[in-house]
Amino acid sequence: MEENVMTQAMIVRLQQAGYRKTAARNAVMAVLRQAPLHLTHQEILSQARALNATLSLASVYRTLELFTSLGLCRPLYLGEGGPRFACVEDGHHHHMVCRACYCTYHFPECTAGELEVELSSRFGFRIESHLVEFYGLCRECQAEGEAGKDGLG
Amino acid sequence: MEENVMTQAMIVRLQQAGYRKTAARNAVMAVLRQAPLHLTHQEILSQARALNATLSLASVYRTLELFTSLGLCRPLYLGEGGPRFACVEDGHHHHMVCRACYCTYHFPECTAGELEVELSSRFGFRIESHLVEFYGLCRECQAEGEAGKDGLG
DNA sequence: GTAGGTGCAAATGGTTTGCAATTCG
DNA sequence: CGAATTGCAAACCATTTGCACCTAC
Repeated sequence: MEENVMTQAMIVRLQQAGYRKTAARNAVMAVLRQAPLHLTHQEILSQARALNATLSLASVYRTLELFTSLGLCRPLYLGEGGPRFACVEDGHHHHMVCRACYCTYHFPECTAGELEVELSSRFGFRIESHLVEFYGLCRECQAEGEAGKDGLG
Repeated sequence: MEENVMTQAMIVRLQQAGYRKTAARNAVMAVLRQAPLHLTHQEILSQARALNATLSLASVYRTLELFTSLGLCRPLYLGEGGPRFACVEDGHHHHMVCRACYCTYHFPECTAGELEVELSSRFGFRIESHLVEFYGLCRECQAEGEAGKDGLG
């Protein structure tokens, strides 16, 4: 636990829920927070071992489940290979996923803010984060489709 | 294949991609289209057997993978028990998921339309559907948190 | 008629779990 | 010190796959 990778808010959320701040959780959070893309359990393990050489895959599973239940991250399907995890501490994620090659583009625009307020009050839901995902075909896969291969275009 | 559960657009998409219209695919699509909630593989199998008594779980897996690759449905994490599938032929899905009890609320509002047009032209992406997901605590779980149990409130 | 699709059951491997040792508070 | 957490390895079970039979086209 050499570095201060968890924000104060994260530590408070962990500890108020009765959980401890450990080296394993620190390493997983460090990886999630710096990852430019969403990662699988195995990818998180590989990267986190740079910070915690004895980290086990079982702990990665346990930690990601805990973080998800606390609202610190979110599992998503973005193609093949099972769930991938995104850190949602900053509150929102927006991306486009190609259904053919699974490439993913991120964009900063967000139109969900006003809706969030409206829904919060209507349903009494305390909204902590959101995800906006567009789904379709990227430029390259459209071109391949038009070339005749699978006729999807 | 007694009923006409696939839209003409779905049949065209299947066949232009070189796939056949079969009883198994028909049954799975029928279940997806009429389901008020998102279902797991096993739930889809159970319901689809009413339409196709000999349907196998393996075919459900194969069919859902195919439909996903064609953009006819979408896997999501909405709590425990692995992926759940939503039919996205109608183009969009909006819901709120509670991170504690996993209850799910749907709502009709959509603010993604204008953004869709903008992103399409900027990235050359052909957007076919989208998902807007809010994530947080439902009214009941907020109350439980405030009652002191896990201090999340 | 034939390539594509299905059901079955076995194989696979991702995920979970029991437990002794370790660590946080 | 006591309870929570971890790593390991075995257990579990969801998912995939091989194959012979069937069916859409």
